[in-house]
Amino acid sequence: MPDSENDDKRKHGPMPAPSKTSKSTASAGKASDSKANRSSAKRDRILDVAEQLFAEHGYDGVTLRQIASGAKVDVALASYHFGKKLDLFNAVFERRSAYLNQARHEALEAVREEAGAAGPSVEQIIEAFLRPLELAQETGDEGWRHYLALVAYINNSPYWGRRMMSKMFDSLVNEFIDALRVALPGASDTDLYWCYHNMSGALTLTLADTGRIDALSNGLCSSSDFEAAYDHMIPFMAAGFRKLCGTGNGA
Amino acid sequence: MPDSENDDKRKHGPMPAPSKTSKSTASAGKASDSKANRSSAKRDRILDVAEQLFAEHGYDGVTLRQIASGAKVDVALASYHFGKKLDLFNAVFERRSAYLNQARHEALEAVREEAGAAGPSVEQIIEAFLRPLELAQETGDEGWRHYLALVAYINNSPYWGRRMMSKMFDSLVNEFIDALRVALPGASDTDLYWCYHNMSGALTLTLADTGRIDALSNGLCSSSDFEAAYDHMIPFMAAGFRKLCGTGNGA
DNA sequence: GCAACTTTTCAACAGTTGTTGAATTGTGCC
DNA sequence: GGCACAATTCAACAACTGTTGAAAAGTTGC
Repeated sequence: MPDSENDDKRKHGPMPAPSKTSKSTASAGKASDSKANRSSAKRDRILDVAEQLFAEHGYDGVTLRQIASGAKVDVALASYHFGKKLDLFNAVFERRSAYLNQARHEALEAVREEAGAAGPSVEQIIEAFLRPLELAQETGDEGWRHYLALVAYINNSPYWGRRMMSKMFDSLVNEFIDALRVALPGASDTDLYWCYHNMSGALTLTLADTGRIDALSNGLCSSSDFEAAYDHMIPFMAAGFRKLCGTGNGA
Repeated sequence: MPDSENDDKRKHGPMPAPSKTSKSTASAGKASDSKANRSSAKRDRILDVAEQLFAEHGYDGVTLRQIASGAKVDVALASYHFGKKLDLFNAVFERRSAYLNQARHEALEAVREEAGAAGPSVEQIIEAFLRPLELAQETGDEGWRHYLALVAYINNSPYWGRRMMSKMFDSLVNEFIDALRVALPGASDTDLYWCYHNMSGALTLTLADTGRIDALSNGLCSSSDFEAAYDHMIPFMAAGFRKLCGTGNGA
């Protein structure tokens, strides 16, 4: 819970790398571009460990020394690379967001193309919203699960939620809501946003991966089985949208 | 993020008051029973302030000095009344849980009686699950909103979620799932639990009251308007349950 | 009024926190 | 090999953390 405003006097390290210009059109590639990138093995390890610990214990529940220890690195190195603790937190949050937004955007474009003039169904839109989140098993990078749990922590936090989520995800979310508005003609915006709120909540709890559903169901359901979660979430949410926003088309 | 086990050597203060025996039948009254109760004005103020701050910033985001300062009380007083910081956290979490469980249980019994032999509909069951949470405006006690935000924080936390929620709410949640199983004949338990998971997630994000839906909808929806949230949540969730768990009866 | 008691404050502790300046190591270049 | 520079460690700082023992203030019963 930091209370100071951000000051711009940068003095020591290389710092977050001046706003990486990645608003290009197509390839937000994930393979690091070898040499030109501002990176090092230890720097990445700090990000990885911070990602995991922040996701599990929150911003204030993690110390820089725990992160440094987990990354097998001196404490000062985190400050050298990222500046303040809050800057490290932001760096972790922003590291994967562009790639994720790109993946979801492309998934929506894909179902748009597939559906043709009729436009995609509610199910197709929701599927495009959720399935890209399975990129943990796709890419084999287990860090994605930690990142998504961190997004869940932030989204559910009264302190971080509004400011951080809006800045990072509002643009993409509005893309999906626009698509849903078309798929559900006659729906009021109020209903549409409340429906999205419901879906976002269910998704958030899924990504948090707390293990509660495991205990509650006596092992019938596993909170870490995202595929099963989405299999159940897609028809569930589609039915909810249709109930509140008229019948809509398709399926 | 405390890492020590609980030790039973109680030495100084009066401590959490020996397990208040309130498993009686009917009246879990909220009016404090004047003299016999282990309470004082300052002790209650500590609980109130801790409730609000823990809900907003999480366990590690709040210091005992912030709580004491907010309650206009010396730091040591929190330790005197509650022992360790973690004991205070638990005391805050447990303070209102019995009353809430009772209110929800009675709401479920009420719709059971109202529905008669046919049994309550999915909508009625979900309504009985949600509406009692509006007791903030009913009782006029604004602390309820903070408490519910704290429950949301805990439920969404990988660290606290499983252990604390299960101990406090599993019994009641299973009552509702049992009722839903009856209202949705033929439903598999797996589907039933995943549906509950979806509803729980949407509810959790609602209770967290982060203000994100306000920003996203440009003010069309207000995250602090629980009544509107439940109005939209009840038909939404009922439709989702029916979609995944067969058609069911009623409405 | 004084004695037993609970409640509250005061003062201090040992340990931990984020941060930083200086020193050391590593790396590529000519 | 030496030079510039980035990466990393070392050592230390002032501030803050939860906790506690002792003292003070408040309350109750007689």
